[in-house]
Amino acid sequence: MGLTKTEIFTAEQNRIADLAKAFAHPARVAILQLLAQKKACVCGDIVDELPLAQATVSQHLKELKRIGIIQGSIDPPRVCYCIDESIWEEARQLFGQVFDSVIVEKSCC
Amino acid sequence: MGLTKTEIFTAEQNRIADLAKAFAHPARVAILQLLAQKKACVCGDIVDELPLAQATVSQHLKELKRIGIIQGSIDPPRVCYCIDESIWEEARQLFGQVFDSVIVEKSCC
DNA sequence: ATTTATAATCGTAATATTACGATAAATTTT
DNA sequence: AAAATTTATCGTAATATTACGATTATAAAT
Repeated sequence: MGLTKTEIFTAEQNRIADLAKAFAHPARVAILQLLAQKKACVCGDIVDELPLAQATVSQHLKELKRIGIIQGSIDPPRVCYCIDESIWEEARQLFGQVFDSVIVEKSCC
Repeated sequence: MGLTKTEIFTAEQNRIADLAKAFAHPARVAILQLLAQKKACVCGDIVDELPLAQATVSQHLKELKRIGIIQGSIDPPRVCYCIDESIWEEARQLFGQVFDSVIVEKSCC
């Protein structure tokens, strides 16, 4: 054991968890904020903005790409990253749905 | 090395990351959905709804409590959990802010 | 006082994440 | 062709997470 039993949860629960992981590390939050505000785009510029090694930033970018929330286009020898707006909207919608799902009635505790 | 260098990020970035962790595991998403929809409240009922051991569920509940998004009140020998609506609103607001922060202009990639 | 019921905690194993230096890969520039 | 620039990947170490059985703690009920 030790790994997440993804097979016992719904596809939606797993997707929400995966999208949440994009925001579940402050470095990735910082990267997404830079991309959202178009303050950086080229990988090297992102590295310059963050006090982390180039390899570490690259690893976070890879994880964000795996989730799908960013995409990269090569402009050799540079790589330009940006937010994938369709996935961004998917995340906004899913989280919005979750946040709106609270039933307000006298709570039991 | 190996741990997150929280001290190099802003308080907001760290808070967003921490709140995102509440949703970054499908079991915790499932727990929050149960609580949000008042389908369960007592710890034992949550355990019954999920195919995970009691100890594992208790561990996830502890993490959610640490983040602050749920609170528990004892009703011996039971413990009743519910969503902390003020933290829930904090999360909604912070994520909404992040999602709305994308500047839409011709992207560079 | 003993038993029962419920939940938290302990101990532990397996796996995942975070971080970085070093190296490799790819393409321009010289 | 060689050098320079930029980014990805590899290898590795430290730490964190996930999961569960077993035990402990707590308070009610008997």
